[in-house]
Parts: sequence; structure tokens; C-alpha cells
Amino acid sequence: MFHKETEYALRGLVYIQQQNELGHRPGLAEIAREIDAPGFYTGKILQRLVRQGFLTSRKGKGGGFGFGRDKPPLPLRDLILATEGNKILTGCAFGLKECDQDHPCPLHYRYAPIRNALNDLVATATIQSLAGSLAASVPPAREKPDIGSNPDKNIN
Amino acid sequence: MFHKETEYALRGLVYIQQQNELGHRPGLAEIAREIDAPGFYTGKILQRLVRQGFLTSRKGKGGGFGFGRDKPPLPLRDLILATEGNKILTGCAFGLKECDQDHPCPLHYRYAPIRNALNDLVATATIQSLAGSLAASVPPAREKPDIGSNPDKNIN
DNA sequence: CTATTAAAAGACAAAAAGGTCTTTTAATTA
DNA sequence: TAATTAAAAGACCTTTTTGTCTTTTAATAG
Ligand code: FES
Ligand code: FES
Repeated sequence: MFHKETEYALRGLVYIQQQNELGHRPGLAEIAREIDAPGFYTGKILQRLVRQGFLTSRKGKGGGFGFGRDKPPLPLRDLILATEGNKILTGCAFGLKECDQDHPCPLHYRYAPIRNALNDLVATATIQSLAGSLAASVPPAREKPDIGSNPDKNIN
Repeated sequence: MFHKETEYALRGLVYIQQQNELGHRPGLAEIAREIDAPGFYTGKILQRLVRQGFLTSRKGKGGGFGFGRDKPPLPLRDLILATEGNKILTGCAFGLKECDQDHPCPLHYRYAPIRNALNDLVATATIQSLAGSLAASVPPAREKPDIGSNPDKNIN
């Protein structure tokens, strides 16, 4: 689904937020080890996110990464757009230059709802909601059981 | 969403099927031009698909690409698995080594239904169904309007 | 049989994604 | 202030994806 870079960023930020909630500011070595990502590459990615204002860092002893206490929750969408762009969120499944409802490709009417569901997910889920074991990670009490028209094949 | 190679393959095969239905076996130059894809690259892709048995080709004058009349409909799923593998259909959105319901990532319960919907789409839509302007490409008579929980933001 | 046509094969190259490593800068602590 | 710690910066490399081009092979038409 997402690029490796996006995956590392997601896992990294969620880990940082979880540790922050415990009053801990993790450093790069710890983060990379815990999220099972390549150390130097993770460093480069976090660095970029700091420059983009998604999180803060401190150098030297006791340094590490964290979110400011005042920072509003960060929707996954913002992170995704910053790291890999909008192809996955707005692109045409058939590869047309753009997805245009007025000139739909043969997949449009079945693909658009799926893409919309993804957009909704990344707009409403935040790093903070994923960090708390609550909300996003818990089964949503079976109400909309599944989306496909082949319910028997789906696993949740 | 998909790799460029998959997109070109999708558009190419649908075009070939459409032309076949009109009694025409298009050649590479025509195909690449009509689906707006790089010629030589499209050639390489189609060549690979021929080797994998997805379609047939004929060299020389009057040559071109086509499906055998006896060939059963080709689900997009088969094409996708052959060209770019199963990451998009079975991978974890958080980047865990595998998506395991027993050890779900924080995105699992909201992502799995979306991925299931995609699996359903590519399992039921075929090159042939997309080629006919019917079936897949026509709005499905508004019954399951949308998937997300933010209906007002969705466009179909 | 010959000329022509068009796909097959495969070398080659550019661009993007993914990853490693060294040097520099800044902060803390002793 | 000096030693230590940890992030910032950026050079460099590898792999994958995407794309180009030339040569070869096979089919058909005349
Ligand atoms: S036009 Fe292809 S997905 Fe909308
Ligand atoms: S475990 Fe991550 S999507 Fe299932």
C-alpha cells in the first residue's frame, strides 16, 4: 500500500507518541530498533519530518524526538501527503492522468468508493489515536461488517 | 495505487479485448498510441504477458495481439499478481511483516475492510467486463452509496 | 523465393526508492 | 571549559522501476 518511507514514518511517529505519553523522549537508536527499521534511513526520515514541522528534536545528552504538548493531533493524511504525495489518495486506478468523474475509467465506479474509504480513514485516524491502544486499533463493534460484495471471502 | 507497469497492462489488455470484439487484432504501435503509453516499454510488458500465457501474439504482416476465443475471462487479480505481486492485496498498511489478525497493527481493523473491498473488486472485475462498457464501468445503481464514515466528503 | 512487416529478445540507461556511512553541529553534564 | 552524547547534514551507494533502442526471428504477401 504505502511506500517504505511512509511505513517507517507511521511506525516511528506512533512509537514516539506512545513513549511521550509515558514521559519519555526516545532517541533515534531506540526508535529504529523498536519499530524494526534501518537506523540511518529512519534518521533521515525523522530529520525530514522535523524540518517539515511534524515533530521536534533535541540534540545532545537526553536528546531525542517528541511532539510539543500543544500540538494538535496529526492526521495520517498530512503525513502521507508530505512523504509520498497524493497518488494513492486521488489517483486513477486505471492510470488516467487524473480521475475525472465526468470521464470515468472502466474501474471508476467501483474503485472510487474504496479510495474514498481510504481517504476517510487517513483523514480521521491520527498518530495520537493510533498511539493510544484505543480508538482506531479496536474492532469497531461490528456494525458495518465489510465492504466487498463477497462477504464470505473477507477477513477482519 | 498500482505500478505503472500494471496500469499499462490493464489499459493495454482492455484495449486489445475491445478491438478483438470488433474483429481487429491491434499491433503494438497502435496499442501504445491508443492507451497513451511508451511504445517500447509497452512492447516489453505485452511480451512478458504473452510468455505468461495471458494473451497471444502473431508476428509479421497482419500480426498483433489478441485473446484466444476459448479463453475464460481474466480477473484483474491474476494480472496484478503476475505483474506486481501481492503486497497491495495482502500487505499490512503499517508495514508489519505480515497482516496477522491475531496480532493486528493499529490500523488493521479499519484498513482490512478496505483491502477486502479491493480484493473483491479485482477478483470479480475482468479484462472482458471492463472492455464491454457495461458491468464494471456503469454506476451500480446507488445501493451501497459509499464506504467511508464521512459520506459528505465522498465523490463517486 | 524475396521483400516487407511486426513481434521477440535483450542490452542499455535514466529516474526513483531504499539504504549506508562519515562529518558536523548543538546540547548536556561533569 | 572539556568530554560526551545525540541529532543534522549530506555524500555516496544499491536496488527497483521505468523507459529506450538495436538486433533477431518469424510470419505473410507478392
Ligand atoms: S477515472 Fe479512473 S478511478 Fe476515477
Ligand atoms: S496487521 Fe496491519 S493491516 Fe492487518
